[in-house]
Amino acid sequence: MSKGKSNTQQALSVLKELIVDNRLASGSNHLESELAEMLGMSRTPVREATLILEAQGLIEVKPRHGIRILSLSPKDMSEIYDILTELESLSAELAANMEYSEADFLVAENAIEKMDKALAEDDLESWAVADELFHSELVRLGNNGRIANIFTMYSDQVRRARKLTLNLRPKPTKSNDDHRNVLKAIRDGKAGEARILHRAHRIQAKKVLIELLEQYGFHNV
Amino acid sequence: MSKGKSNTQQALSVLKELIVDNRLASGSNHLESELAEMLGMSRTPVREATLILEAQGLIEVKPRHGIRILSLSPKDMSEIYDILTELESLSAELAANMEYSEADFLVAENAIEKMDKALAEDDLESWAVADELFHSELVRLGNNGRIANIFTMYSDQVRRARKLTLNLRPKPTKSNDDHRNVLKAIRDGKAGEARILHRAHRIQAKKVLIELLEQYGFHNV
DNA sequence: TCATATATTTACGTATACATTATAAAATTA
DNA sequence: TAATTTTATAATGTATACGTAAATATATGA
Repeated sequence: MSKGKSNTQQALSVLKELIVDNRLASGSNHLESELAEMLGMSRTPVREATLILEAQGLIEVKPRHGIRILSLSPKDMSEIYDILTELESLSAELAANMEYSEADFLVAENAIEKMDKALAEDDLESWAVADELFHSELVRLGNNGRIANIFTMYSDQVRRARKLTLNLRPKPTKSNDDHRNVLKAIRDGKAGEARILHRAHRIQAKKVLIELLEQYGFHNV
Repeated sequence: MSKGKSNTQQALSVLKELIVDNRLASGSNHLESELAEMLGMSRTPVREATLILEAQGLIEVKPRHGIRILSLSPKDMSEIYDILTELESLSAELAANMEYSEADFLVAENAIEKMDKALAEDDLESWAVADELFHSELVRLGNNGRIANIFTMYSDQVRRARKLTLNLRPKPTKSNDDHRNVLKAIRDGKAGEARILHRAHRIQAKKVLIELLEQYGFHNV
């Protein structure tokens, strides 16, 4: 019964999944022993996983009040979106300055197509998945591993809120065009343009999200 | 003999200090038990500290080869400086849009004065400390806690390399003026200008550092 | 009744014991 | 001798035991 993955790694990925899916509700508190029993392992690997999750900003370890799943206020979302805006826009700029072949854009191209298809079928879930894939490809093309790490970290945190507002907002028809334009600018080596285009896209996305959160009274997601 | 701090926290700060001061040389490998003995505690808290340090990107835990202190190549430095450039520039912009009183700028003002003084006395060590203080104040004024976290994280990583090149480069006389101008733009609420000024400052700093590292053959700091 | 002091409980922090597995060493064979 | 298998070693991953300190409950006194 070898799993290849250590219990700590398992605890890490399972807990992250539970948090992102909101099955461990944001704002809730949990004891080490409780989580250990839930995961069928001893406290040790659970404890190690929670330390890592804390370093990544998903939870807060408060000595005798349990492990608290951090909730995100509009201010938190604003902070995260501001960071992603800057770092993704920089990635677009960097990507445009690299020497890529057509093959390197396959995944991004594919992601846009998936977004088109999902939108035509009114499948917003799939659209969101493809959208995140495009953004992550953009970051990958930027070729800055640390930006990729930061992106992953905050994407995990933001997914909850995105899911929540997915069906409340107007259909994101413009997004697909935005992405296409950014990708074209990158292909053409127009670094400044790629940066500006993506930045505008991101700023708009932030605006929509924050307004929705406040409009619907989601003060802590 | 209560210290108030847990052993894990102690291990964390001591190890970080040892790494930043290069007393645990970059590129070197260390066993959990070795570090535990060095710190006078059991493996458990050391292990927990290393997991956190790994999440923060200072070390790499390779199962049976020990804990490896990560070294920074020029590419790594470039990645980090690019990120800091974007996030600090954004912080300058955000700060300019906040409603601050004079008192809020005291520390930043003070940092600039310290830099002047240090430069006049040819005390580059003190200059570097004051410089980092100014940058961290800038980030604080930006009022985005996550940027502050990222800043702290990478400052820790970069300090080694900065120390190394401190005496190799031309006296940073222009830096102080740059900072003064950025601070003035923030005071005057000129967000765009603050951003642009600081961005230019950062890009120049990156250029100087990377060139020095390559010129002197520091391929892994 | 309320405040304070004391006892109890419980979760955490840490050490330690043990299981697991990767590396190194030794031995075997061609 | 070189390659391969076996054995031994050692470091990690995990469970568990236990002391400590915080939170809660209980008791005491005003």
